[in-house]
Amino acid sequence: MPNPPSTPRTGPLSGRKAQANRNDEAILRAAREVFVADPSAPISAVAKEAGVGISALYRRYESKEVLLQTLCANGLATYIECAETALASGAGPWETFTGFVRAVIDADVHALTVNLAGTFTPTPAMFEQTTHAVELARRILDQARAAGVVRADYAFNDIAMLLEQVTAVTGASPGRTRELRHRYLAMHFDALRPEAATGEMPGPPPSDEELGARWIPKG
Amino acid sequence: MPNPPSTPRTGPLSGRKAQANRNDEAILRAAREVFVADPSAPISAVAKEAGVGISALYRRYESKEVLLQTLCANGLATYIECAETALASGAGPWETFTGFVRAVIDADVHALTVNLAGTFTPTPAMFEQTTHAVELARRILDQARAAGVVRADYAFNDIAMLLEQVTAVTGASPGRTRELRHRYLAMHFDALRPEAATGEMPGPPPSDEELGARWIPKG
DNA sequence: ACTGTAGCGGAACAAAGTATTCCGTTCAAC
DNA sequence: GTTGAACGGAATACTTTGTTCCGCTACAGT
Repeated sequence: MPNPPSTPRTGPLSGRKAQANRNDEAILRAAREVFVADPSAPISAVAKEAGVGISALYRRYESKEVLLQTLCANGLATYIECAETALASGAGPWETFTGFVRAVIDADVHALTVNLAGTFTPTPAMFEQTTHAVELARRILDQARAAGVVRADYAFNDIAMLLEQVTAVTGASPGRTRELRHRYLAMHFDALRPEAATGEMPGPPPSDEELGARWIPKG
Repeated sequence: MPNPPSTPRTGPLSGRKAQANRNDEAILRAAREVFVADPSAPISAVAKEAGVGISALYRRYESKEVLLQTLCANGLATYIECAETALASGAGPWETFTGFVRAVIDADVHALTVNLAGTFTPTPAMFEQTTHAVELARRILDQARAAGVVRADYAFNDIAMLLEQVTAVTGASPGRTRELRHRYLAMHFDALRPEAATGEMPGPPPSDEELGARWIPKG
């Protein structure tokens, strides 16, 4: 039976278990950072970035693939969170839409999901998550389009390509990357307004199949 | 001395030398295609795509690095060609600018230069090429801005990021990729017009140093 | 017809990178 | 003092890949 008086300083900083908890977070944070920068990075890079040994990683994740799946699932959850937050914000259709997209970009969710997909086999749970995420995002765009604040020829699947394009922008530091992305996000938003259209957008938008192909390994 | 009558069918299809010439082109074409799709692709992939053996590659290029340098130099030359063609077209400032950018995108020049840079050590000749290319492109943008057809807060270095963004768009086939890129190029162009601006673009544009950093190996 | 040889295909080789396992060590808890 | 969870990092086994090498083919020149 544990002796409470004997562990008074067992606060947030003491004990092996505390370090383990800290490592839990450090590893996930490091993995996110490393794999966002390079989806095919070696697992040793994650360990170095986290400041731990390799065995600390393997104690928590059975294999590299499981770690990637976890990261991807977290990314999808973040995406859904961004959408729900935006929908619940009570802002107008335009602000809801732009707020959602901005949040997704800031969270680097695209690199965490689509870019990581193809490096591991997706789980059924992730399929459901994706379905839910798509549903929410579609609602956000539909409501903006219904309000007439987004040009009519902008398709839902164009959003994925917008995210892909802005995610391709990177700076020397995470902070600079964020700043640059906001700069170009502003331009994309300008182009999205109905008044900005100088004509119909050429060519058909990406189909569901085209976007889904990214989830197939080795693609 | 060669006997002309004895080689009447030595047209485009006969002889070992003809095949060698065909291979010259096939290898360059294959290398372009393969490395544009994956800048870190193995050299054997190029051989397979070209339908030749590996030794056919090494007969022409001392090493992988030399091949990449050649490809990159070709890309820069194409870029310059696009700029000169646009400037000489006699079209208005807006059409000159959009025509230039569209040509650069269609030629996949960005993937051929910036994305390949960092995988080999640049040559001095490439530095001069870059200087010239920058000069031409700057003239094209300046003349559009002077004519008031491009928003004033759009910086020259923003062009590099526009190319980077649009190049990030890919489809299942080269043709589809091109089609999709034209779709999003149209949006970027819409956002570039002065009337599209809803406010000043946030954050500073990329500096020369930020863009130059891409040419440093291992970056 | 004969032969030297440029050009070639692809196996062989060596070097590098990397996921995973293993072993000895540390340290808080009892 | 003993124990065992947690750990660091070397060792292992394997894959990938740039480059070389060897034998073969087919044309050029005689």
